[in-house]
Amino acid sequence: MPSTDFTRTPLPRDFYDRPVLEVAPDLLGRTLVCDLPEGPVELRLTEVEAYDGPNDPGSHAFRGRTARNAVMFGEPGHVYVYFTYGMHYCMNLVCGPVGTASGVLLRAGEVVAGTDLARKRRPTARKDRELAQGPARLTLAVGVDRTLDGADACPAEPADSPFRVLTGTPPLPGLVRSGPRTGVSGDGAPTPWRYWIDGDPTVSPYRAHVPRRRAR
DNA sequence: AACCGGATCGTCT
DNA sequence: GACGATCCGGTTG
Repeated sequence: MPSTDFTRTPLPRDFYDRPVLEVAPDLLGRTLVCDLPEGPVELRLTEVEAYDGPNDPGSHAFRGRTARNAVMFGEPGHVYVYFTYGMHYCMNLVCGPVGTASGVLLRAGEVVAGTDLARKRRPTARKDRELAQGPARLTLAVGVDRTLDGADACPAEPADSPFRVLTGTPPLPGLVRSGPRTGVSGDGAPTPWRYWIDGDPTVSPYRAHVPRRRAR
């Protein structure tokens, strides 16, 4: 009996047109599709991080609009890709109304389709769970670079963009964890801007910000 | 499992 | 001219 597979429904642009602290945890468990000429790779998102535009000292948009971060100031539902450490790309999904300049950094995911292609792009990964375990590993696995900066993740037609994010299977609310970001010397409240799925093996263990229990 | 240093360059001061 | 929204390999415990 043929029925619509709800989990494969693309998230509409409205999904991203909300405060970034709402969107970020809501992206967990969703399916990122990156359908490049080399082949499709799909990721179940397991770890994300919110960046709150000009109000956020850790955000690339903190000091206003530049050539690099222009996409963050634009329409929600587009992809912001930046290059860092001289060798890595990281990708965000732009959130909030035009001008808000907030975004969600995609930090980790589980490869659920296109595993062979992802392995080819990540030859040093020893286990499948390491393929997209980390923001730069994630972009490698799905084949994203700066040429895709600004691409639409809510295209009217699939042919208009390699990206879309499908409804997927969000985790039970009790499995969503949050904690402070690393690398941001923040004043202000210790807002838990990093979100991950508790216990998921694709989440970077040393960044989990869970008090380490001594082995016993 | 935890810690350390090297790699490498676009972007903004 | 300095510094990253990082990863990797080697070393130590």
